[in-house]
Amino acid sequence: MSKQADSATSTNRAFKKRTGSKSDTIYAHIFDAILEHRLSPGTKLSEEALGEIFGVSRTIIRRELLQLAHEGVVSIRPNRGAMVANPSVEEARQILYARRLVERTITELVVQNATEKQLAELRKMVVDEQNCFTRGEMGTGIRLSGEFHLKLAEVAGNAPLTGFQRSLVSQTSLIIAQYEKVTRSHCSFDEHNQLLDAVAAKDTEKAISLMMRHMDHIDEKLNFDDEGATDDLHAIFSHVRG
Amino acid sequence: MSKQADSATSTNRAFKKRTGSKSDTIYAHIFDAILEHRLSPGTKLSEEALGEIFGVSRTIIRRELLQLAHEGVVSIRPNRGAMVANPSVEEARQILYARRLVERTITELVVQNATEKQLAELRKMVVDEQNCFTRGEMGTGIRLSGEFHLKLAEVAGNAPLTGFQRSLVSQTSLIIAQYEKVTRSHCSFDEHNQLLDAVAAKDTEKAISLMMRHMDHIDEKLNFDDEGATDDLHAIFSHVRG
DNA sequence: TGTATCATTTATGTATACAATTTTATTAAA
DNA sequence: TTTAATAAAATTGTATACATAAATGATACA
Repeated sequence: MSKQADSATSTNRAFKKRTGSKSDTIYAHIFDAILEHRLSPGTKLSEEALGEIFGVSRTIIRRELLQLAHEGVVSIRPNRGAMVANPSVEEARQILYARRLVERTITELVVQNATEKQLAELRKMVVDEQNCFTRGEMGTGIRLSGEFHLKLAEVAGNAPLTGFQRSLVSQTSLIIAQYEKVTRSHCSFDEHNQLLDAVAAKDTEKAISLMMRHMDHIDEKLNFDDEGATDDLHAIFSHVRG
Repeated sequence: MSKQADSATSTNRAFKKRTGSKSDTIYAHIFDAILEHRLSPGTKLSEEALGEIFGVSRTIIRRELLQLAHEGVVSIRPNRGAMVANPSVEEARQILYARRLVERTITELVVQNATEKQLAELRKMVVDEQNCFTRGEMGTGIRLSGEFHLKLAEVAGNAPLTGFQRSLVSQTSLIIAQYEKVTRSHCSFDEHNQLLDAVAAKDTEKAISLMMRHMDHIDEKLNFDDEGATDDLHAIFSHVRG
């Protein structure tokens, strides 16, 4: 409703001055860093350190961290500060389940509502994404992949749903950072293009089917057997006291 | 994820000390006041006034207002403070649409997952709700009606979805406050009981059908023809420079 | 050497002071 | 009386100071 989280970094940015003041950039900077996997799940986010980095007081940092916590990408524990969220296996499952529901609905709405202009924008986003991956800029590519899904939500035209999707996409990125199997590269842009073909053809069934397969592929990239990158000591030593 | 919004007021409360400090109660107090329609859409929420009322500094009030804004029940405009949100007709439509989607999914999951104990709790909630309405405590009744739907989401067992549902239910309450037709009483508890019957019988189709009818009835109570209680001057005088 | 207790340091939680902006009131002119 | 310009008041935005709790390090003791 109020705060958006468009990218604030590198590739293809527009550099247009936003109405929002500095705090917007702070939010976006941290947000992007998490989505590009430059900040790992579990990393401590010190208020004072961030304040120095961005040249503002803790007051501002505190507010931004709260926003990020709302979004689900940051976790705040009372008296112990904030850190990049590290969703548990169960949380990850629920997030991915919810995302399937939302993506299904969004796909349906996109087929109904997408204009030519919007389709063109979506095509362009896929190109940008592909360029990143071929250039080896994995982090930015991952973020752009997420922004593609967010753009779909916008095209669907339901603001509450878009907000929810933003949260789900962000958290999916965190889940990938934490549970991704080694030696697997993201080639989602190909699937993104196929999806847009189905959308352009107004083929709802096919579009949904492709989107669900896309979700399957995300699942397949994950390994929920071990408790993720950020070592969960409780899980690791769960056998100790029987 | 972190902050819940269980009732903090009157009927059937438990008075159990929560772990959270005073700020939890502040959030809940404002939240409940809005959901019980004691605070009307558009009402200014002054930081200083609220600070005095709750005996805390603006720092705390600010944080709570931000939380409420994220929930969608409060609207914050830069340099101009916070007010109870007054969703436009279009926003209302989108919220109700999103809610249908979520309620459908939740209903499906509830039929699958609900335990006997949970069903009993749900039954009890409907009794409480009914008692309120027969006693003439409309505000509390409206809130409990919302909490019933929230409880369903909890039973469904998907945390992200529950969070989204909380936001949608709250905003629905606001929409009703703003667009409800005159002289129509809420008798949702009856439909709630029928829904629970279908859930108990594990009849997914019927449960969903009942839930969708329930949503229809909410729609029918609303009048989107005029722009709601809080006067929208732009809409009223749209013909002037037209 | 290992453990427990206490002191120190560090970080977060809240209140307050001041700056910037908006709103309201006042005054002057048409 | 209405409008415009200006001054005053009130409200929000941000930084900082202090209070409180957690994490760390030091010391005493077994």
